[in-house]
Amino acid sequence: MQDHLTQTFAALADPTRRAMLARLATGPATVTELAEPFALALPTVSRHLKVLETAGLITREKSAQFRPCRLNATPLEEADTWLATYREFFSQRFDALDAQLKTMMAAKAQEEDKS
Amino acid sequence: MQDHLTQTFAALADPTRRAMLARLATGPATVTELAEPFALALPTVSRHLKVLETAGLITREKSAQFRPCRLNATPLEEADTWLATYREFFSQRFDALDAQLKTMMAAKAQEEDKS
DNA sequence: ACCATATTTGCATGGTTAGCTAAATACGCA
DNA sequence: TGCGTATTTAGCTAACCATGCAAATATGGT
Repeated sequence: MQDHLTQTFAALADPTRRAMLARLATGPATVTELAEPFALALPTVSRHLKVLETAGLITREKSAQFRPCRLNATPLEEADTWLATYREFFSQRFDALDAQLKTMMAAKAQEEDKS
Repeated sequence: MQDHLTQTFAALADPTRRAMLARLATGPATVTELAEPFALALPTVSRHLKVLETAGLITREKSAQFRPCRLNATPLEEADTWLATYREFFSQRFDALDAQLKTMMAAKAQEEDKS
């Protein structure tokens, strides 16, 4: 798994990890703090965090025996950039296009009725 | 895997599938057409497409023995909505916030010098 | 009905991942 | 130095996923 984007999306493809990011959006937290809302063993949490760290979605410090995590949204920005390419396909504009197409077709049909 | 978002992100966490979406952004295509740029066996391609279809990222028709695929960006819009929560953390704005914070702290320090 | 083309399904295999428990490591404090 | 807390590593299992090959299915044309 080389690709940055691939790693990011893979990291995001897990509700637990997304929840951790949501928690970190409110500020830094230790591993134990992050584990608390979940019914997960600490090693499991630790591994989730490693996935997030490898994807660059969090950074970690060494503060005594704590290893506080902090959100790093840079990869999210990359994901956002990737998504941007597809914005033109999001339903509303697509529907608008569709509506416009129908209007055009109706107009054309009228033209043909005349001839 | 129940979660919509989870499915979407999992589907996107593969370069082949992202490339297929990119291709479909230029218009509908058959399975064989989609397979062509890749050194993959057709069954493999077919399964990638099934992942995309299950995630709702593509829709398919039955046109003779062809099963043309079409991009459906709705799940991408959902992903975009999810990402939007984190836009405020994208580096530039974060840096700005950081700078503002420092200004405020400096101001407060001056206040305290007075007293 | 038969053949060619397009696509999917079944099966076997190898790799990946989430989760657990138990043990190891790292650090602060007494 | 020894104890307690925080966190990671090791080792395991079960579930899942990707992929290849071969066979099955679907459909159009002859």
